[in-house]
Amino acid sequence: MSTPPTPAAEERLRDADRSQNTILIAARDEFSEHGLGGARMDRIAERAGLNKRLIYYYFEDKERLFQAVLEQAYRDIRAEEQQLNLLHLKPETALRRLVEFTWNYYLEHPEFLTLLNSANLHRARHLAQSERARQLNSPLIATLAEIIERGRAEGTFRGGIDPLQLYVSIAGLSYFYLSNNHTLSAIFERDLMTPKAHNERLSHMCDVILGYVLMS
Amino acid sequence: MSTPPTPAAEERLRDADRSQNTILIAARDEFSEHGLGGARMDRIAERAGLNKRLIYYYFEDKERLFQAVLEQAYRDIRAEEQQLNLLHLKPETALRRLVEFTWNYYLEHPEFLTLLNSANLHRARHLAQSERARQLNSPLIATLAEIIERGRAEGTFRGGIDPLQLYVSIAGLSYFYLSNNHTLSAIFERDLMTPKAHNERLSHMCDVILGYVLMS
Amino acid sequence: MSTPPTPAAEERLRDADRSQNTILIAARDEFSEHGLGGARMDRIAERAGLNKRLIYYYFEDKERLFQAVLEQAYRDIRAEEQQLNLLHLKPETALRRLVEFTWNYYLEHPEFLTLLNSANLHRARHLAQSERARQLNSPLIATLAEIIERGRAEGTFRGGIDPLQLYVSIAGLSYFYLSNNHTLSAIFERDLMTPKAHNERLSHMCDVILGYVLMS
Amino acid sequence: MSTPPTPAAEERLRDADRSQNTILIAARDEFSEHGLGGARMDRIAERAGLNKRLIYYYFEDKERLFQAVLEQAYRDIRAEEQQLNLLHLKPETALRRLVEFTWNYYLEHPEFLTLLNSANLHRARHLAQSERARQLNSPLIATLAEIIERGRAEGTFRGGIDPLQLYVSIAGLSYFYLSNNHTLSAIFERDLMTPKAHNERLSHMCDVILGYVLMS
DNA sequence: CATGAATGAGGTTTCATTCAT
DNA sequence: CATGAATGAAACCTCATTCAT
Repeated sequence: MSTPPTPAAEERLRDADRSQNTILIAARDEFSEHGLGGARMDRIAERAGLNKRLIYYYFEDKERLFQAVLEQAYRDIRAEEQQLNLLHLKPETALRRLVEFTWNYYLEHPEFLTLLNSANLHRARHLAQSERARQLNSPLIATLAEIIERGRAEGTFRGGIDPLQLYVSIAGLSYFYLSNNHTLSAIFERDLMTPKAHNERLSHMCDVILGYVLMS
Repeated sequence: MSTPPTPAAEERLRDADRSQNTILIAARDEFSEHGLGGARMDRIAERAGLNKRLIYYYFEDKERLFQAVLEQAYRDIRAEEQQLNLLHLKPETALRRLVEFTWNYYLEHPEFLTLLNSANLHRARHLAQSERARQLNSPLIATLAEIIERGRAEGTFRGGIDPLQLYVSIAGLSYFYLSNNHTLSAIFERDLMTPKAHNERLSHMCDVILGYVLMS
Repeated sequence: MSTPPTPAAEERLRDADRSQNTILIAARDEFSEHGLGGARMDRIAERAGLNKRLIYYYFEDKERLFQAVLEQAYRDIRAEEQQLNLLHLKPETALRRLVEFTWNYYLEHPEFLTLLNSANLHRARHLAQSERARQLNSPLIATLAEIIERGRAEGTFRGGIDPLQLYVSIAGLSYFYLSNNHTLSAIFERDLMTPKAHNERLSHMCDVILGYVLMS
Repeated sequence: MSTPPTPAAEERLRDADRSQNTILIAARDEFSEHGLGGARMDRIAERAGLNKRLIYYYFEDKERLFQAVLEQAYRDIRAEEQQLNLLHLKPETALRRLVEFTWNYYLEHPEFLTLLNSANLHRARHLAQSERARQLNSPLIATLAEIIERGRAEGTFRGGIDPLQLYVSIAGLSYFYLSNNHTLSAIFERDLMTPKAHNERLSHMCDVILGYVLMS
């Protein structure tokens, strides 16, 4: 039987973990604010309140740090998706909730949007190099497939809906509005980020998605 | 009226224009490939086949160069939008064409997507500083409003459709798919850029938009 | 006399000795491969399979570690020289054996050559600081003096041979060939490290040395 | 007919050349004093009295700068070798002059020795990458071959002398003494760098080389 | 005896920008 | 209009070394 780790060892371990986590959060913020090219390792260290050298100690270099941040971002959203329990709801309500969830998650996690943009600017090579990439696959696709199937079975949903297309559309409706809100606001001279505007957008998106899936 | 320029002066002017344009295109490519932070003035000069100093001569600095690129990108898409002539078509067909146009433009101008992303990463400050910003406003909103109104009048479209929301949704459906195709492909292990996938997406998007606007 | 150490303490001591030795060997390899400036304490620790902190515990710092490595290198070659027993041989044979020994030692201990180069690059300050420096003096000089004297006495060797000059010449003939073999090979486009080339060099060197010392 | 370059262009060109040369000399000194690993780009810039960035502008990086320095060092010694005109002398005198020249060159160019040492520490990869490597081949080998042949023909030189071996031996006799003078001095507690010691060494080396080549 | 975590100073390199012509 | 040479600031990263246990 192994002896329990001494408090000291435990503490040390926890410190290492804590440091890594602090760095990860600081890096996430920096990358999401400035992009991969504009992010500064110095600022990340400063944000984390830790020595710059430590970042290299744990994450090797900027690229790999970005990769770690990206993986963490996916892990975070997947963790929240897990809690949705959409299959307990009737199909129409489930879709409504999914639209709502997606909207709210993007709204509350603007860094997720910019991180994704950065990842795509770099042609997702950071994901391609990630061994955990496939684990980041959303379980929502399978869930959506079942919801669609049920709606179809009960006669409320139209046939021929591709779950991936639907998923992408639901995401896209929120994503574009929020990710591009600055240019949209500048060009249309209209503030898209008021609570009222948010409610209108959410309502519109539900109408679009349900207008599509529901049998007329 | 001013006197006509001498031939020599004229030629020099044309050279100047040509150089500026060459730089603008080189910069657009560089910015769209690497983002604002990742773009390199050296590379832009190299791409343009012109001396670096000339870029500063015409565009002052990197920021203003990016601003110029952004304005040009908007001018380009607006020029193409002008040609759509949607009001000659019946409302449903007009919407279909708009979805199609948006999709094709984004598909053929991937740099437009990444430029927009960069602009938004920087909170559109380059547009805010642009005096021509309001000229970049899409005339499509007004056109869309009229299409919606006509559809409503003839009884085929539902009521209460906000043209801006619809515009954003049409754009978002294409945008997310194309802009994020690298991460989506990596995570879903599915190639989204085959001609077949493109057709499916376009068809799906039309279904979504029309499913939404058409009276059931 | 001190009381004998307890077995446990003894073992610990042996461990300590072993660790120091392991470090010394790892450091020797690292220094000889990369020079003093290019050597990395991290790599030394890794090579030794021991914690970096331990190196500092035993050797204080990089400079002193290099000094220790250098002293050890001299101690090693002196130990082998001890075994030569040149005085049992007749003068000519003794010289032949010395040339041969020098050649073989350098050939089998390439690290010795690069360590010496590093030491000289730093103007031998590591030896100057070594209290054991004078112990590193080669006993070969005295031996050589006696060999020369005997050869002179028996009438086979020429007069006026300075043992130190002869020693340096014997060393230099091997040293230059082996230490500079990479540049020589590159420039003369000829592989100097084949067994055949080695034999030819050894034979040539004996001819040179004996051609010099022997009365004609 | 091309017009002569304007003074301005000429000046600029000369400045560029001059800057490169200044850097090369500063780098040579720094590399020879500290080795490749110990050399500091900062110090090279300071020695050259030029901006550090300029070094990268002209030489790309530290490795390539070292390569350029090495090539220059070879070019320098080859240039001096050209002037020897050994074939005008009788064979014995020619060899004497070669020994003398080699000794003096090494004595007056101690940086050449340390540069060679550094090059060899790195396994001459800087030469291997040099496209001009083969041009650095010493013409002395061919000259030596002819001298040997003439000495043999006139009956003063022994047969079977390999010019490359002889060249290496002549170089090695000077090289070891000068390159390792610090460790030798430290260990033998004897100053090898007095004029008197130098004369003795030169005299000894001539005796060794001539003792070898001359028929007894 | 031994170690993983942490650091400050400094290293190489890069970058936007300017100079001089 | 156009250019090659030059620069200061700052970027990423490395290194010898120390801390805390």
